[in-house]
Formats: sequence, structure tokens, C-alpha cells
Amino acid sequence: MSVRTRFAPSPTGYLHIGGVRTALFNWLFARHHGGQFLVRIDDTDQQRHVDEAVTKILDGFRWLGMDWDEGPEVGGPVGPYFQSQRHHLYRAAADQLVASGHVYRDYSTDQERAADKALADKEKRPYRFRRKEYTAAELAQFESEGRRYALRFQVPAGRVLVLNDLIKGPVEFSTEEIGDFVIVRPDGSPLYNFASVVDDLGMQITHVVRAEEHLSNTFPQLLVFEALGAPLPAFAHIPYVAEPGSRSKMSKRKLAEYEKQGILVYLHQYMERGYLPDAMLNYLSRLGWSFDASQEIFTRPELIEKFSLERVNSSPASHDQDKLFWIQSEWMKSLPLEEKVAGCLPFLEREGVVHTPVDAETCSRIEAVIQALGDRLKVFSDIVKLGRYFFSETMTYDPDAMKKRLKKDGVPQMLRELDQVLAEVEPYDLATLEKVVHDYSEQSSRKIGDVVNPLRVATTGQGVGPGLYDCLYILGREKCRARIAQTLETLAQLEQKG
RNA sequence: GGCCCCGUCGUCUAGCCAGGUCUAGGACACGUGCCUUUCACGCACGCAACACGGGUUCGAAUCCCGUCGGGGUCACCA
Repeated sequence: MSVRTRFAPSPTGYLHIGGVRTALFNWLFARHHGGQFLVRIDDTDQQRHVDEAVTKILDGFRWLGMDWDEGPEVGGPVGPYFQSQRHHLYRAAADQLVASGHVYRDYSTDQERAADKALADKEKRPYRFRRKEYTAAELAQFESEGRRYALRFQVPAGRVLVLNDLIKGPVEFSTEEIGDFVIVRPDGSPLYNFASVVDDLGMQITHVVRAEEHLSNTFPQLLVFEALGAPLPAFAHIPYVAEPGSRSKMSKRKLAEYEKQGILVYLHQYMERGYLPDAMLNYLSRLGWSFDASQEIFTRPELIEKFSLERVNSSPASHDQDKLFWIQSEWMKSLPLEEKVAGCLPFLEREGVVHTPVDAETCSRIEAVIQALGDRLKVFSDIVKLGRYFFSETMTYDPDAMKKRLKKDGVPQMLRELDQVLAEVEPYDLATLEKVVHDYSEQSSRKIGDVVNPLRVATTGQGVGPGLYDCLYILGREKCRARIAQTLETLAQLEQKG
């Protein structure tokens, strides 16, 4: 039988790192075995359904290149793929379980249950709902008055259930720990532990790979599979993702705090910043999984080939932005120039310094800048921070660089001389530029650094950047001279102010 | 609180199932140095962990028990 996995998000908002990783493991496992990966939207609780959220999740998958064989937008033979549209299937399964006696009508009221629970708490024993025995007369009465009831699963007493989890290993759980649980509300809507089983069964899921918060939930689900007379899928429970530098789980409540610390926990935040899908995929796969003692960089095909659930860690992993950043830089290094250009373009456009469609001249300028930037460009959005001054007419000075390189005796005079050098250099190309600046340094008996660094700040405003000659060349003679003039003026003004 | 899962450098991890080859390996981050016009890259070196306590054994990171810590679950949430 072909392997079938599924990712079943509740459409409440953006996907965070942990959720994406769970989906990825499902996808990798399915692809590794040449099986199918399905997406199902778990929206049994209507309040959880946010239309936009489904699109956001799918956009994230598309961006990562995680294709789904069945699910929203693509359909499939065992749909619908929204739980909210599968009520007839839950109804049928519930009817079957009522008929087989596994499920009964529970007429209890909120007040009764609250009282039972309070009593249990008071006696310091765990509260477990158990079937209440009613007389025939009482039942008749309930029915005649149209009293509402929930459908509950009657949990067998005194059994020990065993789950052979692919990641956690064998786990035992006594049915004494499980209260009779509701599978259908009085209004007919199904609950997760029931709907999930009906769907996994109906969709012929062979491997349920999901977050470990579901580990305890698995046992009631096991009972439902059994009652339905269905074969069990295999289960693999993946540990949670902890916040950076900690073993504590990432919490939605701490979102504001993460933001303040510059910690990004949502996939879309990385998409927006210009990370590479391949890098993200690589990072996510290594978070809680390893192939051997040394390999860090994996291509997509390698991941599919080498992934296995056996090598997923059973303990939590914490999100490590530094590692992600490093993997990203590794992938960026090997990205072809034209793809870098394509990736940077949206950021330049948003910044308003180039306009699409770009003409040939602008395009080659972008190429030149990216080439000059080299490995300094780690994520696409860096093009703005690192390369803005190549495109923009105006130049702003980095205060530290200004102080360190320009506010020194003799600098204005040197800049005037260098301006003359630039005015006369012919041809205005990389090699000649380098030669004349070196010659100038020798003739004026200045250390090369004392020439290059002020000139860099005078023409780019920044203390760091690509090699100076690259900068001078890309900027062009006129712009360089104009900026030197601007710098001299700025320095003169500062001088006056004292 | 009951039950369940988890615990190797700051972080990702190898080693654990089949105890000795582990004075615990790799990577990120960090520190130092080299290269160098800055930064980045690259190279070299360094810092740094078996949560704790018992037991089993000739021998334990590896097996067992306990403690502590983290997480989950006990809903007519998913």
C-alpha cells in the first residue's frame, strides 16, 4: 500500500516554524516513499475558520515547494478536504457506532457535569465522565420533551492500550485514564478526536505524523479506530519547537516579546525578508532531524532521499535563527546571479529606487551591484541596506563612519586632490581606478587605508561595503565627483558650527 | 494534582536501541590570530556538554530506579 500522510491545520492564522516543520516532515516522508501528501483543513469548529488563513498556509507551502497531492484547490478522490464539509461522513460513522453500541446518548446537563467535577476535585480524585444509567421511564421522558443529547464514546474499563510510536517508541496508556468522551455535540457537530479518526480513515492515511501535543489524544482515537473496525495507521509524534536559547515551548502570548527581541517565529516573516525557500527547507529539516554526524547542507532531492522518521529526535529542538541565517548564507553564495537579481528586484522596487519593468541599463547596474556585494548579500532584503546608495540620488552618512574617516585634519584637502584624480583618470575602469588611487597614495606618502577609507565614506556615506574600486566604478565618475563635492560642503558646514 | 512524553556544549546535533574504540565528535554562535582599503568571505586556533543522585557491571552518556527541570493531556477546543 502506498504511503499517505497528511497535514491538517486549523485555519486560524499564519503558520509558525513548528507547524511548517510538521508539515515538512509529512511531505518529506511521503515523497521519500513515493506516496501522497494531503492537506486537510481542520475547521470543525466554525469559529476557527478564517478564510484568509487557508490561503496564507497554502502560499507558504507553495513558496517552500511543498506540493500536495490532494487537498484544497486541487481536490482529490476522498474529499471534501474541509472538515466543515464532511458532516455527512461523521454522521454516518456516528450512526454506525451507536448501532454497534460503542456510543451512547448522553443527556447530562452542564450543571450536572460541573457538580460532578467539583465533587471530584474536592475529593482529590481525577474526574472522568462515565455513563449514567437511566430508567426506561426517564429515557422516555427525555425523548418526549426533546431533551438535547451529546453522543459519547463508552470507554472500556481496565484495558491497557499500547501505541508503538515511530518516534517516541512504545507508549502504554490505561483506559482508566480516559473518561467517556463526546464525539458529537447536541447540535450535530463532531469533535476533533472523532472527526480526525473518521477523516484519517476515510482518506486512507497510513502514517499520522503530527505534533506531540496529540500524543495523549491518540489513545481515545485508537479506541474509535477499533470500534469502527478499522486498521490502525502508524503514528509519529514530533516534539515541539522551543523558543530560541531555551527549552520552553514557543508561546503565542509571548509574540510581542519575541518581536521586541527580533525573534521571528512565522514563516511569512522570513518570506518577507527575502530568505530562500531551499535554505528554509534545509534549516527546518535539520531542526529535530539529522542524517549523520556531520552533514548540514542538504538539497531538496537529498532531503527526500535521506529523510526518515527514525532519525527524528524525540526531544524538543529550539528555533535557532543564527543557524538559519548561516544556512541561508550558504545557499545564497551558490545562487546564480540572475536569480539574485530577480530576488532583489522586489525590494528595490518597494524602496522606490528602481521601477519595473527595468531597462537594460538598470538591470546591468543591479547585476554589477550584486556582484560587487558578493557574499555580503545574505538575504534579498540586504540589497536595500547594503546597496541603496548605488541607486538613490541622495546619500546619507553613517555617523560613526563620518566621525572615524572624515572628521580629520587634512581630509578635505585630500578629497579635493582625489576629486582631481577622478576627474582626469582615463579610462574610468576598475584597473585604472585602482592604479591611480594607489599612485596617489604613494605620491602623497599616505597609507593606502588612509586614502581608501575616507574616499569610501565620501562617495558612499558608509564605512562598510564592497571594494572601493567597485564602488567608484559602479557609481560612475560624475556621481562620485558630485558626492565628493557634497561631502566637502558638509564638512565645511560642520567646521563652521564648530 | 493524576497520567503520558522529554533532558549530551548557549543552540542544532553524533554517540544511546545492540555498555568498552568517548580524555564525548561535527556544525552554528562566540573569542583570538592570519588574509585585507572597510565589511563580508576564507583559513587556523580556542571556549564550551553527558541535569542531579543512587544502583547493575570489571567497565555506563549508553541499562534500571528515584529526584529535579521542561512539555503535553485530563473539554460538548483543535
